[in-house]
Amino acid sequence: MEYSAKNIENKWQQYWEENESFEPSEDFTKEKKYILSMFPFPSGRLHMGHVRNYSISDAFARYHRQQGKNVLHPIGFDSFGMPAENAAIKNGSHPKNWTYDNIDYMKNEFYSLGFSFSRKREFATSDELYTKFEQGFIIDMYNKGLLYREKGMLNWCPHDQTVLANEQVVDGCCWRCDTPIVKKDMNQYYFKITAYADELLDDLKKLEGGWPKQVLTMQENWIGKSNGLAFDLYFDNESLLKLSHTFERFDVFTTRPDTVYGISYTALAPEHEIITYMIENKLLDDTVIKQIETMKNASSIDRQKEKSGVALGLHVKHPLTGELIPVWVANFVLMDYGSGAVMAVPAHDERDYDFAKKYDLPIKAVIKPFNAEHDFSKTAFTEVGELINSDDFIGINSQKVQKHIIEMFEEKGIGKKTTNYKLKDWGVSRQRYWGAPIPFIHCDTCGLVMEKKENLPVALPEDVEITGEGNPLENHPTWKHCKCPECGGDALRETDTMDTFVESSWYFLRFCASPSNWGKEAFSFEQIKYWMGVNHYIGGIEHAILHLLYARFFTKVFRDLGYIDFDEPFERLLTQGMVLKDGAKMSKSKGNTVDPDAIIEKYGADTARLFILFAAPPTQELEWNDSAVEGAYKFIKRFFERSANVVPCNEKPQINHSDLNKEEKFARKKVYEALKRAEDVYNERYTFNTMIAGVMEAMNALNVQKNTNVWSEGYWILSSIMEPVIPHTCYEISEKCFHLNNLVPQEILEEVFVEESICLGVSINGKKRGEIEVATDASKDDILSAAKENIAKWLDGKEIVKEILVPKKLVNIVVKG
RNA sequence: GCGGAUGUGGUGAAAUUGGUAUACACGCCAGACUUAGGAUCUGGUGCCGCAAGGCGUGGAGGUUCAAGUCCUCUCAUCCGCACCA
Repeated sequence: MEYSAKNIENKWQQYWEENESFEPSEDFTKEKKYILSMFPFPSGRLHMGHVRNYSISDAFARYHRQQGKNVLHPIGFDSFGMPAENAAIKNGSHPKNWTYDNIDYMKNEFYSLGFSFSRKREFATSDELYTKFEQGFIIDMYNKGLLYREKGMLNWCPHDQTVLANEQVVDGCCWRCDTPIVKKDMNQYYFKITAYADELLDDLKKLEGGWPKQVLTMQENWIGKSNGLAFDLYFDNESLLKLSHTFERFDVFTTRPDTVYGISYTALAPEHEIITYMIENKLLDDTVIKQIETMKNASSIDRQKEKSGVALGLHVKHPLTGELIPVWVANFVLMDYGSGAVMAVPAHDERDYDFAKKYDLPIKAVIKPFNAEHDFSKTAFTEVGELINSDDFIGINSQKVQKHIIEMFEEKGIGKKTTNYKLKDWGVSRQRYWGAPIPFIHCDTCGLVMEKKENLPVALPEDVEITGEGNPLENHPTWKHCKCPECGGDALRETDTMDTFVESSWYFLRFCASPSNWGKEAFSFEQIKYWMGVNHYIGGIEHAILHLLYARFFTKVFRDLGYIDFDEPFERLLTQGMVLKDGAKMSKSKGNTVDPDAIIEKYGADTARLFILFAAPPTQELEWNDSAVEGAYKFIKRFFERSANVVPCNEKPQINHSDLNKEEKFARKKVYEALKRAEDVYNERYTFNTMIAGVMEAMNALNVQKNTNVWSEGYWILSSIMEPVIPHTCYEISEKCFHLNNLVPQEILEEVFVEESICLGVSINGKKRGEIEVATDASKDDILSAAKENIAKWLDGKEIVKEILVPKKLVNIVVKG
């Protein structure tokens, strides 16, 4: 039997397609498994990261299908987004054509890898039907107050000519093109994700055990909840006069109420409204205004380089002591956290300390180390200590005093306990063509109105010019002109489109919908109830925050809108490691990519899949290795060719274990060990590499014996447990040898693990010195005396203190002298 | 700085509860078959040492009859967040 990957793979891919082998059943009484891998952006062709992603999910899907579960393993395309437009600018293709051509190509690649996706449920998020339902949800969210429009300072990417969400700004640069972002003041739509901040944080606990710790921590940090005290600082009379009483106070937030007695200056963000007022009313010198403008215009990277600031000539009164405190503007104060103003306690905060040193501001110590002194002329003291210079609180532990100080502020009515979050509302509008239009209309008479649901989708016009300049929808001659749904007068459509993360926030729900109903509804409550949550979600760690947080948010929103009845979408999350070559992530720019098509062409899909699952556990980085790929190929070839030793049969052969010789017994044991390991791997551990190693061991053991029944039984089992990994080869073997009857749950026969004798290690003081073979039922005394005899020369002249027998493992003799 | 991980042969990696460290594979070495081998098969392969033996899971301690595994400290690498008040 000669192994020909190409023939075998073509044959079975055709068979699966003709038989619709991977369509889930609509019988909702069956036990289900929803196996999902993160859907791809149709960039052109698959890369090895995709192959790894889908090889993992496919292994799960195929395993559970063998186990008789009703398996949903869908695939789609996250097909809106900038690259389609960039390609249009570069080579004049229409974004739609570019996208759908790529989808067609990539679909073929998927099926040439033998992935068992449900073909009937494929969709692309740029399909008008998908847009239609999404726009419906957007309207629902607006009506619920979860979407709003507001002017604000936004992250603007000058290269991509669009707004970015905070989450899409990486190191002050655009996450896609690395261009430094600038701030721009404009109208934008926001999802009120902050309304769910606490729930998004608290529910992370429900995911413990199912999600990687790292991802949970990243989300926790991103939400960034911190508790503290907020209070107002009031200007003194002189300052009030200067400001013409337009402002009489501003508020600040601190997580260190224990340090309030140490305030020696306060600082406002350059964007703070008081500053804006002062600039507009020429209350500052030109040189100062210039300095503030420089701070505001600096990129966020430059702004982090060095602290700078300038005094405003204003003073506030300390809330407790009434002391006058100077007000500064400082570049390190961020407008979008807290209230854009801070109380500065240089003695106990490094940042405040640096600033105070630079501008020679007073440093007032209010905490000292327990039983020690601290030199405040050199550094800040930021640890826990005892209070000094703090009225009634002197001598108290600085950590324990915090709640008392908060209580005091509340009793006096001058401040209150407050919680702050780093999480910001999610800005979703984009000034781009290739996205889902926001279904709103601007009417001079009625204001911002929703499109009527029966008019959805608001579809994109096809006749656009994509030049890279401005917003193509805005520039389109007719598209934006429409009638107001309320008053019927002339109105303008919103020309912003939605962030593509909106589509990926609910696609996993759409997959639950029966294709026969696709046109009527996004999904039904019953379908969702049956299929959700996702049992295994597999994808890259790069989505740890963005996509996974947004999808959790949408789930909670949909729950509150009554569409679904659960809190969390993904029960188990498996974040696969990156695929590396020569120690670096595969990337076009580094020129170290390996093309999946080339590997399929040379060795076949099964080889690619086997290598990828064998070379490392799924969560670890995977180093590409050409000769190991070759090794995977050789294993498959041997596995296939040695199936010639099997006598074809319709059921697993019955074997009388006691009739077998030593090699035959050993081979059976190895086969069943591999089976045991496979069950564990598919259900608990997901370390496919160890399962495959077990199968290889079993193969090696089978190969040193000649019993055809043992061969047949071995192949019956091994080709079943390997089918999720190398499906084509295993289907071929299964058909030739077992008429496709063996791809079913396998029973573990405990009899093969029963042995007459076992090997025990013998050690002295924990150091291995020998090995004995004893009867399984040997008495403790027999074993100990055999052990002592075995290592007699080591015991010579020593006194035995203790003898330890660990059943089925080892004997340890403890000696003295 | 804060948070999360990882560290085992020449390489990718095993070791499920503390119980014979290095399974499986790649590579390398030797042999067989061969006109040939980058094919196939067989055997060997942690390090030092002729050997006896010694050493060995980043390093240093500790707990234990017994530690890759548990505890303390430490070093290195990777990832995420970061002037968050």
